[in-house]
Amino acid sequence: MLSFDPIAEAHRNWSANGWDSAAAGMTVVTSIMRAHQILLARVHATLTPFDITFAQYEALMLLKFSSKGRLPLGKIGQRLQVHPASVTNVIDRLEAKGFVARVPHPDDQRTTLAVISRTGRNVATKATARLNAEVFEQTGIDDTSQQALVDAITVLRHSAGDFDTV
Amino acid sequence: MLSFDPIAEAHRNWSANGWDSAAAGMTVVTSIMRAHQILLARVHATLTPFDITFAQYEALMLLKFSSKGRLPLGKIGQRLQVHPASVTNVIDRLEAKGFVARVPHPDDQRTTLAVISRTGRNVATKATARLNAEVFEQTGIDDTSQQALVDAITVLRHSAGDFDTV
DNA sequence: CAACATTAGTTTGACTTCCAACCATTAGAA
DNA sequence: TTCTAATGGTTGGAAGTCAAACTAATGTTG
Repeated sequence: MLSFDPIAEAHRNWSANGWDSAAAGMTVVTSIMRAHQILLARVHATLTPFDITFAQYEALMLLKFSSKGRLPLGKIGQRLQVHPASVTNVIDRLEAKGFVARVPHPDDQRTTLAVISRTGRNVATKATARLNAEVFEQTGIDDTSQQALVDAITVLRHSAGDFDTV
Repeated sequence: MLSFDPIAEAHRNWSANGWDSAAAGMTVVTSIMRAHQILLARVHATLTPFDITFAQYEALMLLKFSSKGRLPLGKIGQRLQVHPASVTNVIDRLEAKGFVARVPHPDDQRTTLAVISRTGRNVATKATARLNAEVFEQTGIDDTSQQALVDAITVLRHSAGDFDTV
């Protein structure tokens, strides 16, 4: 454990070099990187017993919440905002575990559908209960700050062209 | 581009399932994941001409800001909060490019020091100028929200035991 | 002093992400 | 209608992360 805040020190270094106009942004970026690492570690620790990663969990939940329990791989990539190659990878692993199956699209021979299986739904449900209890309900951030954080990131995501609406 | 906010929809799904107490936390985690992805992509786009990644840039800057321009690999891992194996990996690549050299510790034969080279310092300086101008000064988030975001994450990092001080 | 424990770094392996190249299929245009 | 462009997925390669196992060196203790 460090006896000082490394990000605060980086901020001081930036100021000391006259990069004041960039110091705040640097701190934002560094903070996000570290927050990502911390939260991903917590999520993965919780998901370990279910033998899935967060990427796999997200794909599973997306399918579970879809009306038919099936989606084209491309659509999954759009929704999860990841590269097509990543989708291939994730679905490969879910398929190997029997949580998902690949099915050809009836109309378009180019398209492959991922279908969630019964065991897949089961795992998703159980994993969600655990994640809710062990991670999502205990972020260690108070409600007001959580809302502020989400709002700030929504602006960022919008500026990155993630979605269209206001 | 999606015509709706996928994270807002996930929040609605959580509420619709009666997971209201976890909905906010789920949104926080998902937002951080996506923000990480967006910012990392911007940073990497800016660093591409310098032939370094963000992980390599961070190690380089840590060495540059150190008093002697040299640090034990273990210390680098502590400061950057990454696994020892990751440090080995990053230093390997920086060494291959001539930006860093491995030097044995004079007193402790177990310890290896990473020393930043002249070209390493040069790249770090130039890359910082670009990052400041192209990423850090243009996060797309207003100053107040940036501060709120950093504050919220500081609480998270503190709760994760990142550092000791208040 | 010898035996055990701890520390530092590396190696291997699993997993994620992305990019670039490639194949198949569908859609559009000359 | 045939030729070309766009779309959907997969593959291979580079890079990052972590965990676990391993070697080497240092510290501690009986």
